[in-house]
Amino acid sequence: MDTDDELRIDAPHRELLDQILDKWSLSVLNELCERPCRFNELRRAIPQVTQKSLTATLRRLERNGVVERKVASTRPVAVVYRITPLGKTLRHPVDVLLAWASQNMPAIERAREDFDEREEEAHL
Amino acid sequence: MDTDDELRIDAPHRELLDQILDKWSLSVLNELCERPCRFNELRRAIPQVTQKSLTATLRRLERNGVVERKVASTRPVAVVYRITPLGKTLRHPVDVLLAWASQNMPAIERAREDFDEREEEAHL
DNA sequence: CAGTATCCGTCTTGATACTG
DNA sequence: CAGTATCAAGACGGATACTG
Repeated sequence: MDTDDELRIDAPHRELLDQILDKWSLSVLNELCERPCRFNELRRAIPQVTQKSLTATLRRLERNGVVERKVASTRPVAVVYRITPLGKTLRHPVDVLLAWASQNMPAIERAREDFDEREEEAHL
Repeated sequence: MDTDDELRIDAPHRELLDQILDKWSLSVLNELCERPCRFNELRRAIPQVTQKSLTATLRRLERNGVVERKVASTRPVAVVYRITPLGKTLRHPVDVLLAWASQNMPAIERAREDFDEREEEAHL
């Protein structure tokens, strides 16, 4: 029985979402949606990320075609990252998700408190 | 300058998305959107998940208020998991995301191949 | 049935140092 | 400036065994 409407999760979907919705990707995408950035600009914009993780994130996003990396052969080299057309199409789904998160954050925090309280009671 | 429209990612948002979009959550949500399930029903429905991970996923979802856990004190105990009203509202954003993934999967796979090819060339 | 407990290997992360 | 390389620490996932 697979008369299910949409919510089908298979391996490729999962992998894709893992690569694009990971810890730093959304922040990077956010920055690059506003303007193209240099590597160190991004670091300053997202101070918590280490250069290692930022490099990894950018590579992943580049590989998946949502970010473009351009090297100018000046001295010293200048590297510019910018969002691709494909990357821009990501903005809508992500916004929908973030809108959901914002709207329901209060309800979720209440749920968490309730849960944690019940937990405590149970462990007396 | 923070005249940015929406894509703001702060720690609470990130944490929330991590909890709800993690490896098994979407599959579980998928099942529970169709019908309430027993623990072992879920295991059969998602054969790749171990009971440890399934337990952890269900606890997390329960804590965030998207899944409800009900224990019937029969012998042996019967535990039923069902989606909450809050959980149902998650379906739309997730569907939007999955629709994006389905639509753009071909483009993404092309991007990956191109990237990997360029990588190889570079390493000759 | 619906878990918990434990061990163990992997995968990720961060810190630090170095390079063209 | 924009990375790469390396190593250690910790989180995570899977396999197995056990319990009310």
